[in-house]
Amino acid sequence: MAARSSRQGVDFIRTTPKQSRSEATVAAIFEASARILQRRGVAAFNTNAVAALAGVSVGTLYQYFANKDAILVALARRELGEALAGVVSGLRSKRGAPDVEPARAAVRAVLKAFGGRQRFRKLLIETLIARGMSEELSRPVELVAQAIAGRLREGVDNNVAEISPVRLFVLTRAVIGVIRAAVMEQSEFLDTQHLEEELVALAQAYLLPFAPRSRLPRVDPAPSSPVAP
Amino acid sequence: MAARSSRQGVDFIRTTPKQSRSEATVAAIFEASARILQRRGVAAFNTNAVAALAGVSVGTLYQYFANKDAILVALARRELGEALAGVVSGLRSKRGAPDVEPARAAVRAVLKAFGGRQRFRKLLIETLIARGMSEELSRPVELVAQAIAGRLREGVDNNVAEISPVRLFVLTRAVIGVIRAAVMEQSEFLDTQHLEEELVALAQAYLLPFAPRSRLPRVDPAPSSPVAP
Amino acid sequence: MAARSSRQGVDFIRTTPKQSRSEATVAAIFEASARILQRRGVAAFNTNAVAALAGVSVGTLYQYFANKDAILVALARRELGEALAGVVSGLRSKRGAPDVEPARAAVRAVLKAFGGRQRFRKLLIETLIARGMSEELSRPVELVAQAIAGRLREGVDNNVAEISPVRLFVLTRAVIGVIRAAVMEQSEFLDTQHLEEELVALAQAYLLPFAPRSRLPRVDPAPSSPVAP
Amino acid sequence: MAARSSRQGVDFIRTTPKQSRSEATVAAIFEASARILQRRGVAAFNTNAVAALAGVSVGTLYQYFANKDAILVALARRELGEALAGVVSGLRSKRGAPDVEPARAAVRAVLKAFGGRQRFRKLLIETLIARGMSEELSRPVELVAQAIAGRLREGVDNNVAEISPVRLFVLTRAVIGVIRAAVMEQSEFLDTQHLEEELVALAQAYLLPFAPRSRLPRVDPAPSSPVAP
DNA sequence: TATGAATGAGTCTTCATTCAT
DNA sequence: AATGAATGAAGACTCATTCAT
Repeated sequence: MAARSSRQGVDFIRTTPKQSRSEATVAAIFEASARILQRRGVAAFNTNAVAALAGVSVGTLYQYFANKDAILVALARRELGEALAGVVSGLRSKRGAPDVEPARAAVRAVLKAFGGRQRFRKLLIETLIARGMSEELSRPVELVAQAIAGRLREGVDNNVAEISPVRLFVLTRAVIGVIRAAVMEQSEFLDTQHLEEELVALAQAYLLPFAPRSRLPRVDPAPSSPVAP
Repeated sequence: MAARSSRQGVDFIRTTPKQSRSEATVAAIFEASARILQRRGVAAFNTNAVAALAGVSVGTLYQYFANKDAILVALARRELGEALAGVVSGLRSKRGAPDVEPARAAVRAVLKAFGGRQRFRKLLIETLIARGMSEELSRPVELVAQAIAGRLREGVDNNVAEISPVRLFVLTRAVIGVIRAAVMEQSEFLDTQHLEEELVALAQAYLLPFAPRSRLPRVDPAPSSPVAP
Repeated sequence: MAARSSRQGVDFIRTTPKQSRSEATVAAIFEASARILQRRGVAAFNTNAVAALAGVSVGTLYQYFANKDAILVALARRELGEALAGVVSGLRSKRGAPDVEPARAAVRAVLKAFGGRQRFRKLLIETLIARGMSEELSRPVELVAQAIAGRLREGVDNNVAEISPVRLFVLTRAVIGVIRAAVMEQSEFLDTQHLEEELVALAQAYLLPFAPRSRLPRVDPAPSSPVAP
Repeated sequence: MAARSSRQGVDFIRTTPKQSRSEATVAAIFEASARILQRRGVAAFNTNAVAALAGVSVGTLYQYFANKDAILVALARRELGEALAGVVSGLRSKRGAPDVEPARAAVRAVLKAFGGRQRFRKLLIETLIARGMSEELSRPVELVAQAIAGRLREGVDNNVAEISPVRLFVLTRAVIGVIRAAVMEQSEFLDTQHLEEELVALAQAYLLPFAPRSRLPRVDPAPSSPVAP
């Protein structure tokens, strides 16, 4: 009998990897998946190949993941989770120059999160999207948005008034959109300091309409307004 | 003999549809493809289904498209081509209030281009991305960027200085990124006037750092500076 | 996803059949292939039919053979390999009447190798040829030629001088050609002692121009020259 | 409805090409077929391709040939017919040294018949064989055999006794077999004078056991045996 | 006669998943 | 828990042939 049938829920992880052996197996599967995606593309990403490269049998693979997509989802959550954590912690950091830091820290965190293994990341995004799991991608973005909203609500950045949902949406998606585009187009700007500058500038310009930005002193005719991000 | 595929170039369109019958056939295939994507999702998008819904045989389908992907690409080009044309023509329009119009016109054009059939569009994007044809998507964006650059270079918008490549990249990808996110997340903001306002604001804020924006009179302490982007 | 074929090397055998079950499977596939070829012809030789007759699923078939052609090649190699081995060992045998034996032994070996299942053999040849794999057929012939050349070079048959490449080519292809023709034309001579006699005569006549042949005593005016082949 | 059905008799040629236009069409189809076989191989030999290259429509092609195989058969008959005619006329020529000429003339005719366009010829052979039309190939050979038999029966070559059916079979298939092998293996000997010499030698040696061959005077230690081939 | 768009049965091949060991 | 051989539905694509124009 054919098997493509039971594409049920995707989250179901069959075994809670507590034992070290299990953990190692799961790690091997993750690593193999990432490598295949990175090196040989989506087309080569199939359970047999993953199992083979991971050095386990397909059977074992299915012991840990309910189906193929579950691997992808788990992979994505791990990757995006890390990125998310970085961004949120970047946002929380109140250390450093208090006026420009938060935006810059957040931008930097996102950029850093998209550091290496770009093909893998690109394909991960692509694959999730293709499987209709794009929500897996937008959820972390939404979480970042919430984090920012929370921060603003707390009045941490006192120059910025309460931000409306639309503006929050625009702000976050704009920044992420630029970075995602850079990744997808394998843009040369990706590892540039320029990109960070511009993203910070974008965020600041959008949030603080009237304030001159410190990062543009050259153009700045009015150094007297010491406005925060 | 059966599916001894080749996956050569994807652009290859086998027959130039000249006769009206041919045109009708191609149109039917397009329509069927769009409908299947819109109604039943990517998984259901297979040549047999398309042919069946289009009311032609698979053979006929393959008379016009070299392979399955070619349909997608053609579809995408048609869709994005229209969108692109709209944006570019929006940019060209110098009528109306010359200071605010261009940005707003462009934004509006892009928003309009993503009007109806969102699931279809979403899946089209997803599918192209999944097939590694994301370049099909980024190319029109790049073209829009070029159009904007050209316009600025011509000094049409005299308040805006020459724009650097990075800034152009950030500007265009930010706007598109927000819209794409809205589509992909099926956001409630998508058909809102708010979104347009905010996107225009974003573009203006980024381009004209020091100018107060007319769209924010409530926050505006200096109604006397009527400078537009 | 479906038949996105590759037609790479044909030799690639996916699994080395170690376990007895595997061996049985492969044997079943071979047997089914031979039977289909023998009974129903090339046109009926398709993977589904083979799998069905072998009592396995197509999937299993593809676990052992990279593609359809690979079955044919493997089949041919097995068949021709046996034939080849027979011929070579026939050549090596120095026992028996030393003067006539080697040629006769070789001829007999080739004839024997083409023993039963002629339709199968014929179609195997046909099919290999049709797939452009005729080299699979000529290689064993060339190997036989080399074996003969080696034997002559060793001076085993001392009445025969060193043989030139052209003559070796002509000799081997003549004998094989006759046998192949007999197979292909389903000739009545095929299982006749006559054919063997004549082939030996042909070889001897060609190799030993001046020697009277023992097999033709009736015409022989000089029974006194006991020359070897 | 699919069409692969009516693979009836193969000989049926629908229109007798009398009119010059028809003749030109048929000629074009032949030429196109040959070219495709020669240049692009069997796999590319399909009715659509042939029609396209011939500059006619498939419909027209089917006006002249009942089905695809019919083209092949007609092609083969034309080619082999020419070859056959050459061989037979070569055999008939009684001019020149009567003792060596016939064999040499026949061999030469066959060799000449396999002159140019070897890939085409090879594929033609292959294809006919693959379609189970190998009889188309053996028939002319049989005809040659008959011609030789007739000639011998007429006592034209008076040194050769009546030839038995087996010997006739062996003789003809040996010669043809060598040449076919040379063609199939794309042998370097094919255009060599050597090959002709050896083939003649083979025939003569086989037919005239005891006669020294004129072509081997160098080896001949006994010029006293004036027996002709 | 010629055209060529349309047909669709037929084949190969893949790969997610299961389950006996 | 692990294994991996086996499964078979699904789907891409070809091409001989027809027939309305």
